[in-house]
Amino acid sequence: MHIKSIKRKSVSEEVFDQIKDNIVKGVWKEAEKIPSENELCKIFNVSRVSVRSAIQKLQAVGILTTNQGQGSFVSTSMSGNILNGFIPLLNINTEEFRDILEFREALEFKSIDLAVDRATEADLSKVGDALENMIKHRENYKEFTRFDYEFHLNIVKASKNKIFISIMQSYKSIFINYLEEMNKVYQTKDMSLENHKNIYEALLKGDNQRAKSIIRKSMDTNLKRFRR
Amino acid sequence: MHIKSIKRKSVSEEVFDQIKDNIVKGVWKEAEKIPSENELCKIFNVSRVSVRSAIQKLQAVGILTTNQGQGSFVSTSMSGNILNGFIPLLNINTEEFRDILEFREALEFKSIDLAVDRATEADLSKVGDALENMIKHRENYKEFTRFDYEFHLNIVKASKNKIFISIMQSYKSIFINYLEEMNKVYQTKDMSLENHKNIYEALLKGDNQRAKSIIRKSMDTNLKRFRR
DNA sequence: TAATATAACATGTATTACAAGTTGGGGCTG
DNA sequence: CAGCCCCAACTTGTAATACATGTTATATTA
Repeated sequence: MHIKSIKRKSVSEEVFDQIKDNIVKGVWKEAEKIPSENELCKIFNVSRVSVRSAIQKLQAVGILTTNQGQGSFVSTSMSGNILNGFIPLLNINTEEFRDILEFREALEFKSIDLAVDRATEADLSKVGDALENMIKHRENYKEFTRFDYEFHLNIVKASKNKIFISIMQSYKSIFINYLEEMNKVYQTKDMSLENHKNIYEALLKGDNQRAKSIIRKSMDTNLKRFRR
Repeated sequence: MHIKSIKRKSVSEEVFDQIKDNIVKGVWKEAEKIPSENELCKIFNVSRVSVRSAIQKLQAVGILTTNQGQGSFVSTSMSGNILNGFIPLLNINTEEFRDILEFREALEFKSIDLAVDRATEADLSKVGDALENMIKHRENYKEFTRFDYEFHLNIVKASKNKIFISIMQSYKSIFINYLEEMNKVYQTKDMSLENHKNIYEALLKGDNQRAKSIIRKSMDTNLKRFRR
C-alpha cells in the first residue's frame, strides 16, 4: 500500500492554482491584464502577501509578466509552459500527437544506442524493476502509466547523457499524458506489456536495432489508432 | 545601433542575484541550508518581504527548496537549472561536451530530416538570413555566435515540431555557451562559415544526408580540438 | 528510561503604511 | 484651439510589525 505524505495546501499555493486555472481555462487570455493585486485580494479573500507570493511564482515560471505601475499580464508565447505541464495537454490533436512521436523517436532512439554501450547491470535492472511494477499494477492504469514512464526514463538514464535525462524529466507530463491516453482509451495494456518485455530483452542482449524497431512499430500502431 | 531599455534592478532582484551567486560560487553547497530569512535581512539590510520574494522565485525555478519551520535548502540535482542557464556552464568538461554533441545530434539531425519535407521557402530564407548576419558580424564573436545559434534554431523551426522548437529555445544558453567556446577559443570562424554555407546549400537542395554529414564532420573536429 | 511539555527558532499569513512607476484627465499657457 | 505641464488615481514594490503554524532540541516529568 502506498502512503502519501499529506501536505496542506498553503494559501498562496491555492491562489497560484486559481490564477493558473483561470489562465488555462481562458478567462484571462494571452497578453491581457489580470485584475490588480488588491482586487485579487478581495476576490480570493486573502491578504496581499499571499496574492503577491502566488503572482511572483507564476512570474518565475513564465506565465505572468508584471510591470510596476501597470499590473500583471498573461505572458505571450507560453509554449514552454504548455510543454512543461503547467498547462495540460487537453484535447490533444493529430499534430501534437505527431510532435510527441517524433520527439520520442529523437530522444529515445539515441538513448537506446548510447545505453547499449554504457549501461551497467544496475541500470538495466532498474528498467527491469519498472517492467515488473507495470505487471504488478496492470489493473490500475494510473499506476501502470507511472511505471510505463519510469521504464522509458530508466532507459534514458542508462544513456548517461545528462541533457537527455533532464529533458526526459522536464517533459514528464507530456509522456504521462500520451501514455495515459494510450493505456486508458485504447486499452492497449496487454500489447504494451508484451512490447516492453521484448524491448527489455533486446536491451539485455545489447540489440539496439531490435529495441528500436519494436518501439517504431508500436508507435506506428498507436498513430493509426489515434487517427481513427 | 542597439537601444536597450534600461530597467533599474529592484531590491528583490538584487537579493535574488546575490543568493544565486552564492550558490553558483559554492558558498552554499547542494543540500545545505542557507541562512534564515531574518539573518538574510540583516546581511543584505533589506526587509523580509524582499528576501522572501527572492527566495520564492529561486524556489519556483528549482534552485531552492524551503520547508516551513526548517529553512531554505539548496536543491539537489539542479541539472535542470544548470541546463537552463541559471547556473553557467563554467569549466565545461569532456563529459559535458560529449553530452552536448549527442544532444545536438539527436535534435538537429531529426530536425533536418523533417525540415526537408516541411520547410517552406520563407523558413529556408530565414536560415539564409541568419547566415548572412553571421558573415556581416564575423568580426564580433558575440554577435557572430548569436546568429550561429539563430541559424540552427531556424532549421529546427523549419521542422514544424513544437516540442523541438521549445527544447531548442530552452537550451539556448547551452548552445550559446558551446558555440562561443568554439568560435572564440578555437578560432574556427572561417571553417565554421564555410560549413554553414554548405549546410544551407544542402538544405535548399533537400539533401538532408549531406547536411547531416557536414554537421557530423564538424562535430568530430570540434571534439578532437576540445580534447587537446 | 521514555513519553511529554516547552522554549527557541524557522517559515507562512495578515495588516498597515508608504515609496515609486504609469496613466489619463484637467487646466494652464502660448 | 493645440500643446504642455501638473496632479490625482491607480498600480506594483518595499517596509515594519504582529501573530499563526510547523520543526527541533532541550528540559521536565511520570
